[in-house]
Amino acid sequence: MNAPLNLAHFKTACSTCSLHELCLPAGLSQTDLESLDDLVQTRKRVRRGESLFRTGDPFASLYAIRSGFFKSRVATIDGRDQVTGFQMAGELMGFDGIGTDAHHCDAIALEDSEVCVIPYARMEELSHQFEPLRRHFHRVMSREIVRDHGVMLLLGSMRAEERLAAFLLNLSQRFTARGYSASEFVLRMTREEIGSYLGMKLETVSRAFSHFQENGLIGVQQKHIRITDIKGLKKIVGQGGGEC
Amino acid sequence: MNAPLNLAHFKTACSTCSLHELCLPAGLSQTDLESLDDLVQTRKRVRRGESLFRTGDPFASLYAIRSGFFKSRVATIDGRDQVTGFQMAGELMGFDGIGTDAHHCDAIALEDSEVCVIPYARMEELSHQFEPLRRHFHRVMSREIVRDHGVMLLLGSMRAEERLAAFLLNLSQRFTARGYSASEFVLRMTREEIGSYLGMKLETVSRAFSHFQENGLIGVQQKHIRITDIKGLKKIVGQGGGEC
DNA sequence: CACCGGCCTTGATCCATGTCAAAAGGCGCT
DNA sequence: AGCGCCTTTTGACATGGATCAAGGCCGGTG
Repeated sequence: MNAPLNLAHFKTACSTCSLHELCLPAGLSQTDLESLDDLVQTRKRVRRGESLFRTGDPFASLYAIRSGFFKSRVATIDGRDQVTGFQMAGELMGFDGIGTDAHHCDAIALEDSEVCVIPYARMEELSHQFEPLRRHFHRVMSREIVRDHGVMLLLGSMRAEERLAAFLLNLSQRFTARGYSASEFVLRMTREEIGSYLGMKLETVSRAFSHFQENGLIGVQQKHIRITDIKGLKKIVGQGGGEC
Repeated sequence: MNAPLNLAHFKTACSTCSLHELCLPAGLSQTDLESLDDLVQTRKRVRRGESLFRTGDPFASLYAIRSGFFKSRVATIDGRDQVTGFQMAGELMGFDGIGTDAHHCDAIALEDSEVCVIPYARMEELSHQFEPLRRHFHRVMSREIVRDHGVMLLLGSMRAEERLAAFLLNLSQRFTARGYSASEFVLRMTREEIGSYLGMKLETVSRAFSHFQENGLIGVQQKHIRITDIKGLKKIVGQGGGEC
């Protein structure tokens, strides 16, 4: 499974990267930005289906997605697994490794991808000198915790169609933040992966998609999704607790 | 709901606190330890049922539990809520606030409790100077992320009795780490709160307890729990994925 | 000491989602 | 272009857990 990964040593420079607003603190001067240029010295290509890291791998770096799409998942010895998130360009991965110096999940590319390797030691060093980077780093970790709590809410207290609606709205919003269409996109993951993330079976995912389509909320054609009624989707997410 | 909280200004000193091994980096010299004494300047009492902080409160401090027991929960506008964790002595709370300078969950005392207030600005300052504290801080946040992934696994892929068994084993282990009995303890939370945390209804929690008791795994009497067959509980947690 | 309200248990029934099965669609590979 | 595999859809049926309901226990309070 651990096929050789293509290591590529590019000249990298965060200061000229169009994604730096997603990975790095906002509102930096050009000078400040340049001081962060040696945060990333290498990039790494990960082909579809390959893993960037796996449970148990020693932790050495964080990763910023430069292009592509990942899933992260945790697994148990008895073969059960759970997708814990989907990551897209500009997002950071690998925080799970800091606690014990080893990774606690697998990060797997859902399409051919490229990541910026951020050696953790260098991150520590630079963030020691440069306060905005330190703050940013803490904020990103904190937001990951908040995000996970949101998923717990979803898994613990929503029904299947609410979860899927929430998921679509979340994707839509993240695509928007990256300058893509809010209403039309291509899913990079299978029904089974969506189901794992949302705590339901792939058949239930498929049925919920069909049901949304019947109700004119979305158009689905395999992995291609078009949201035709954002408000309707939001109403589905919001209506669950009203009955109490 | 925000009843006046008792603020108490004690002479506090982490170096003499018996819990410092849980809150602070392990293996510090006495000198190092004393350099952290002004991390905590105030303690705060929170009575049973009161909140330490609530969603939307401005973020200013982290909190270390000195005594007592808390739950944290997230809520939606439509009245739904989800318990995201139970915290006991020596554990840290409040990381959810760093990301946006406002808290994203409620922290509510399940019994009369006392917390050490760790002003975030001071934490930043001290951790800037003192490398082991910085590392520790990052590790604790990372572990929180890993813990949350574990809960997602539990919510997304286990059945009711597996979840409850996992929950009991987790409590048992945390009590053990604090020098209490691994096999006999008193639950501080209601069936409903357990249910919320585990994504099931209080009746299901109750039935699962009764079922475990019938099978000789535990003794239950209201909130008093005695584990009589740890191995049996572990087997229940582990058996779910075997069928694939 | 007795009452009251909150918490817990247990039973009966219902329903959302899981499970099993079959067929069709789409994509990569030869 | 054609083949085969993987993914998706859809249907029929099974079931775990939710819901509804009733009663018991316990601790706090007057």
